[in-house]
Parts: sequence; structure tokens; C-alpha cells
Amino acid sequence: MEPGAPCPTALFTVSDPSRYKPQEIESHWQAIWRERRLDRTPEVAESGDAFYALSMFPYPSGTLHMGHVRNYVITDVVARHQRMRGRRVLHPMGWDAFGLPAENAAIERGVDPAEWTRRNIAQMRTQLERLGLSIDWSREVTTCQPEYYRWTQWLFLRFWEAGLAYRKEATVNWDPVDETVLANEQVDGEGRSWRSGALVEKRKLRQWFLRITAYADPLLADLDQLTLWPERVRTMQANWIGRSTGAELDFPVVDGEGRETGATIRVFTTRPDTLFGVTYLVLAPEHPLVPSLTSADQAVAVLAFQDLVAGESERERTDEERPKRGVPIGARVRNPASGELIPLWIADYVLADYGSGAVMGVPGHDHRDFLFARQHDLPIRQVIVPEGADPAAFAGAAWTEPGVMIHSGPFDGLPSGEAKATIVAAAVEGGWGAPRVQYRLRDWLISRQRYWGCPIPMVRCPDCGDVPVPVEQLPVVLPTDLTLDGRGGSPLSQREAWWTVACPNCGGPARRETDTMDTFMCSSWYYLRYADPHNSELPFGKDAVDRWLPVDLYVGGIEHAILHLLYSRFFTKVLRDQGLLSFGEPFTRLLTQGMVQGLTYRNPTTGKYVAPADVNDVNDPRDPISGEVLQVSFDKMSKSKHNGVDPSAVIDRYGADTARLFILFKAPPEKDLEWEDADVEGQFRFLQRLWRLVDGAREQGIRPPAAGFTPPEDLSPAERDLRRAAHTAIQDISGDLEGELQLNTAVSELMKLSNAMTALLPQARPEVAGEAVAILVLLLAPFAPHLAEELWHRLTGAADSVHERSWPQLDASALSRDTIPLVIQVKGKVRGNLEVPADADAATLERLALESDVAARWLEGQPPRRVIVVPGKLVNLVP
RNA sequence: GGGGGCAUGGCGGAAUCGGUAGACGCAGCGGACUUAAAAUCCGCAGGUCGCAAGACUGUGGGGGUUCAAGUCCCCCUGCCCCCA
Repeated sequence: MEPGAPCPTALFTVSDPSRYKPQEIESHWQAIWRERRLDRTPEVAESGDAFYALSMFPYPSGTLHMGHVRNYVITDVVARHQRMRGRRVLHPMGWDAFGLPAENAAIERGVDPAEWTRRNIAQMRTQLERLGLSIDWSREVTTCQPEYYRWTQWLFLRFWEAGLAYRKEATVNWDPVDETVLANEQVDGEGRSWRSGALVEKRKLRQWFLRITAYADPLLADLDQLTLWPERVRTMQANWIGRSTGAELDFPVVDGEGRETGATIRVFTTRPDTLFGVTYLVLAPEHPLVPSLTSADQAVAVLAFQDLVAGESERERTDEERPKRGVPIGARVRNPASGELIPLWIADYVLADYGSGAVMGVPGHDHRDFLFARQHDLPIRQVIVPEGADPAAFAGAAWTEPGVMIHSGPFDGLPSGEAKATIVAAAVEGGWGAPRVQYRLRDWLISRQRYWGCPIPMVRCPDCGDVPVPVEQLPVVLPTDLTLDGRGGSPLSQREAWWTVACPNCGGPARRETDTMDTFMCSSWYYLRYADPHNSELPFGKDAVDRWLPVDLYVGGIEHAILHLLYSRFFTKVLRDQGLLSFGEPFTRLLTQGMVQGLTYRNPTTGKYVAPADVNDVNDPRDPISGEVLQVSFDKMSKSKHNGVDPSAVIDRYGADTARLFILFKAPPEKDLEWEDADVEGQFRFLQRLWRLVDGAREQGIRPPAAGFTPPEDLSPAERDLRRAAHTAIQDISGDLEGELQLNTAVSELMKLSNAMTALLPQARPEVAGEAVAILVLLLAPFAPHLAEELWHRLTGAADSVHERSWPQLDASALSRDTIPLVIQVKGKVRGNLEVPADADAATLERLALESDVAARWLEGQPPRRVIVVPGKLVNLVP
């Protein structure tokens, strides 16, 4: 066709483009789907045909943001596709409804947290429904409702009975702004609260813990099974668990005359090979033996140092940039291997709850010990040297690599790697040590001194100790008529009438636990409840859970890579060991979706953000007040940056289908997505084009073929091209939806098919055109469910839904070609194309290539030295 | 400091097993339609040189393996994430 020639497809553009009115068709079909209960979860007889697609449930903040939209649209597309594939799909939604924002709203505005949460949920559900998500709302789960948290409490008691829940006094992270303790995972790298941002302080409180460390080994080992998880999430979890192998060694404490006192200091070390290089021992300042071992003349210094350290965060204490601080406590221990007497110190960089709270000081072979020894004039002794190095030469820094043992008595000359095991064996023999595996992972602190959380179902009796609330008395219900002022720790502890109870054991006066649970407790098992959401006897029935789980696809943000996902894995393993379910990993496949970023304008001098609405000229963005040129970037959407886009506004203007398709098309699911209005506009244009294409075809009398359609034998070249385009789309989109979830390329395949049909439909007979139109609409259905439904009904007039139809069947014969373009390379460079029979064998291809004009021109009559033939692809001639 | 990841046109991104780099879209340009504009449709488009045919060059930089490298290997640079 000549450039600029009039459009031959005008036939198909007669429809009024304004007829695609998403605002009308979307609410229309949503109402019908609701009425017909199209989204209900079917019963499953066996687990084989079940598919569980799950999005991480949201905190009900009251406002839906683009990150939510992206999350739920991804699972919705997969869920809809799996349904069309004949799978029975569970695609539920719920609310992570306990948490601080509700309580803060209560404190600031005097509203009831339960009411505040209820209203937010209602509002967000309405917003969600406008997206056309195929969610079975009859399975909705809300963690702050007694019908749910009753089972959170029930599960806590199972943990308690199994010895996996316990109470102990511990130094905890105290958030001075929210006035609560935090788990280690909730303190960021700078020692700040993940929620309030306040610098975390240290306090000693009696707290409830879950013994997640008892599962450290399986949690680590089973990461290997999670082949469909992103590698980096698995690495992050492995690092977080932090398994290290080493030894526990005992150093006897000696008195002034060098006689053993009977006390011993137990250290954990990963480097038993450096035992002869120990020149001092360091205890955590909080180590229980410190008071009894401190000498009279060091008592004042030790107390002062303990005070100093008590106010510091873990982060500050272990910061490598900081000088290492410590004081000697005036006691000595004997090195169990060398017999040498060495001093005992306390230092800030040793933590009480890691290992045994005591470490060997080996300045010759540990960087941190080296700095500490330098600073405090402690001796530095080298006991490992690089192979072949002069033992007398001192490097001036710690040698942390393997080498050969020196100054180590009987172990001299051994490679240090070998010496590790030999020394541990000697320790076992001598009764002063043993091999030991140590984890970085600490037990999970679940107590919160807050109101809006799940009450811990325990009673503290002065006679019986900690007594569980009997199961038949669950749930322990949160009182609802409190006035919260946000001061003084736990609100429940101020309600004497609530916490005064009779001990379930002895009937005497006792006190209810007034701490509530970390909300991560509630979210550690919600995916199990969806399988059996109305069970009033148990948190879930084993059969139901085993039929639906593990979750086939779990989608959520990377920010949960450690916290939520590790806790959920822990819960699953404990519940399996309790016989409550039969699998050990809850999520077969994990997809961590990227952020949705908004166009951000920032004044580089003031650092202030400027709302896009205040920028006059997009091509030359300037500060509306000062006129300065603004920095332009894409950042995570947030109120403070004025870069957020409200999903409702987008749906109002373009409809949910455009929003869905844009989000899917703009970036692959795992990558960050830059929200650009121009691209949204482009996506809307695509849907309008689809409307015109399909509805135009309808006006031409084109209808989807009846069941059992077989294409005519005498297809024209254009008809064959049309069928090839349609069936290529089936193949590629199916692959995208079943394999790597490349949803962006799936959308682009839809565009390609639409482009091809625009050109080819007018040249095809109605029956062949009808097949292509039907395929297009069916392939579109998971992505743009409303438009697909509307077009389907206009085409067929059928009473059923496009979403109840089967996914189109691939006809492999439609993909075949008579001839293919063969690439001809000369010395690896493409020099031309040759149309050749598609089924030509290697010898024929070689002959055709050698006879070609390209060969003649580039080989200059010389026969090639070598010929490489890739059938169906290319021939490479190497002169 | 340790571990992991990423780098492709003006922009977002494609590219099974190593086999035509830049699919699809956005922005841009040319044309058709229109009194005109919008909308729509048709086309062009990595860079350099050239009227053109075409040649050369090109996936952060440098080297290597190979008939052939965005893809595999080594080194370097920059950015991001996790841990310290």
C-alpha cells in the first residue's frame, strides 16, 4: 500500500467511537455478575483442579491506592484465566484490620477504632468492587472481628501447649512515640521504628515470645523447596535466619591467686581455630555473671558503663564505624587450651541475647577485636599466618582468612580450616566445649502494649502462674467502651474491671494479660481461614485447607520478604507438626510486585515537592512561586510528595478496564511502574479501537462460530494470515499467563492481534473472521472483563457470560506456513533474506543459500570455508 | 565491608536453548479525511555517512570464548536492594 493512501478498513470504523462507554457497561456488568454470583468459589472434590490465587490482604486505611490496584489486578487476571481453563478457583479478599492507625485515630479524634475500621472497610470494598475483580466476598475475612480473632487466640494456645509460646523478661525495643515495644524486624537499619520513625530505646519488660528459633533449621532448609520464589527473597530469609556453625567453649573463672572459683564463662565462636590467640574475654554488659564477678575497685566503672549502654539501640552498639567501648571488670579466666590467664571485659558490641552473651577477644584475627584491643592496649597475638608467610612479620591488621596455625601448641602447622574441628574435638575430650550451631534469628516478640489488637488469652495467677484461658471461653473479647488518650502504656491495663478475673485453674483472684498481639500474628494464618471461612468449630477444617492449599500464587510487596512471609512459614510448619494440616510451606509461588511510582516535582533548593497540578508547562517545569526549574523524577506515590494518583479518579474518567490494562502493560509485574497519564490515554485509545473493531465486525454480520467449528479448506492467503495471528496470540498469551507471568507482553500480544485483524478482517469470509473475533474477545476477558463481556453479548446475544466460556483452543495447524524468510548471514552478519519452503531440510537450505544473490555478491565466487545451517532460521556462510 | 540484583532508542519496555536487537506502546514527524481543528486512519522513525542503493556502527566501559554474544566467561564503572 502506498503511504498516505486512503484507509481500506473504513468499513470497520463506521461505528461511533463514543459508543464505548466504560462508565455505563462496567457498573452494568458488575451488577449482573453480582446477581448471578459469578465470583463464588466452587466446591472442590479433589485438590487437583483447585487453584488458589491470593493477594496480600490490605490494612483498611480507608483509601485504595495504586499499589493495591496493581496487586489485585495481577491475581484477578490469573484467577480469571484459570477459571476459563477449567480450574476451580479460590480468589478471596480480607482485611488486616488490627493495628495502630485505628488506635491513633481514636486518640486524636475520639472515634471508636472498631467503628473507624468498619467504615474504612466498607469504603475500600466499594472502591475495590469498581475494579471488576472476581473476588468471592462471601469468604471475606476481617482480623479484628471476634469470629476471626477467637481463632488467633485458639492458635496461640496451641503454641503455648506445644511450649512454643513463653513469657520472659527481656530488653526490648521501645518506641517512645507509639509507646510500645517492637520486634527486631520492626526496627529499621537506622534503629528507627518502622511505623513512627522514632529512634528506638531499650527497656526491660516481661514479654510474650513465640519460639520461632525452634524452627530455624527447617525454615532455612525448606527455602530450597521454594523454587518458584524470587531468589532474592530466599536469600534475604536465609541471611535473616543466619545459621553459623562453631563451638561453645568454657573458660573457668580464676581468683587472684589463679585458682578456679568454680564459675565458668561460656562463649560461642565460629573460630575455634583462633583459641590460642585469645587475649581477653568480653561479656555483654547485661550478662548475668557480671555483678558477681566484678571486683570492688571496678564496681563503679562497671555500673556506669552498664548505665551508658542501657540507653543505646542495638544498631548503635554494633555500628562498625563507632569506637568500641568497654571496661575491664577486674576478673580473670583461664584459657582452657593454653592455660593462660586473661582478663574479662564488658563491651557494648557484645549483645546479651545473641549466643551466650560472651565472646573471645581475638585481635589478631578479628577486625572488631583488633580495633578494640588497639583502643584499650590489649595484647594482639597472631596464631594463623598465610601459607608460606614469615611468622614473625606482623601485618598491622587482623588476618581473617584461612592459613597455617602457629603459637598454638599441639596444633602448630595445621591448616586453620582443619584445626577448627581438631580443637573442638579436643574441647569435647577435655570437657570444656562442644560443637554448636548458632542462629542470628531471635525469638519473635509478640506482646504489644496497645489496645487495638488481638488480646492474648492468658491469665496471671499469683498461685498458679501463667494460666491459659480455657478454649470454651474464647474469644477473650476486647472491651469496646474505652477512652484512649495515648499515654501510659497499655490501655487495657487501665481497665481493672476488665482484667480482674478468677483464675481458670484455682478460682482465686487473678489478672488477665493486658498486652495484645503483634498484628503479624493475625496475618500469619489468614490464608488458611479463606479455605474454610465460616467454620465455627475450628480455625479451619483440615480437609478444606488441604484441598485448597498451598496457595498456588501469592502476590504482594517485597517489603514483606522477611516479616510476614517468615512468620507465615513458621505458622504453617507448627500447624503441620500439630497435625492440623498436611503441608509444610504455605505459598508455592511468590510474586513480589514492583512499586507504582508517580511523577514527582521537587524544588532542588528548598527540597519542597510541587503538585503536578501547580506546574504550568510540563515541558519546562518550574516552581509556580519562585520560577526555579524543578527536578523531575518518579517516586513511590505518597501524600507528602503530591505525586499520588487516585484510582477512583482514573476509573471515573477511563473506566476500570483501561486502568487494569495500563497497569499490566506498562511494566512487568516485578518491576517498578511509572504512572504516566499519556500512556493511560493510549491504553484507553486501544480499548476504543477494540470496540470499533469488534462492534464494526458485528455490524457486518460477523458472529462467533458455533461449537465444533472447522475452517474451510480453501483459505485465502489473507485468511491464513488472520488465523495464524489469532492462534499465535492464543499460544503466546497462554504462555505468558502460565509461565513467567509476563503480563505486559500478554497485553502487547492482544494489541498485535488487534492490529493484524484491523488489516485482515475485511479480506476474510465471515466464518473465518468470526473465529478471529471470538478468539480476540475470549483472550481479552481476563484482562478487560467488562469490555469483553459487553462485546461478547453484543456479538452473540447469549445469556451466559464470556467468563464462563472456555479459553480458546489452539489449532497448531493454523500456525504453520508454506514458506519462511530464511536469514542469510556471511561471517555472522546478516546480509539478506530468502523466502524458502518452511519444511526444507538443511541440505536444501544450504543449496538455496549458496545459489542466492546474496551469496553471489558477498562470496565473490569463492566457495565458503564453512556453512552453518539452523533449519527454520538461518544459514551462515563463512568464507 | 559482605551478599544479591540491575544497566537495551527521546521514554516505558520486547527479544525460548547463543541465531535478523529494538516487538508492543508513549512521545515525535509526514500524509489522508476536514473550511479548520479535534478524533480517526495510513505511514516513517537507534546513530553516522549517502540523493539513493547501501555501507559502517550500535544493548554502561574494556577484554575473551564462538561460525554467530543483549544473552556465556573475566575485569571495571554506575545505580538499587538486603545484611553489617
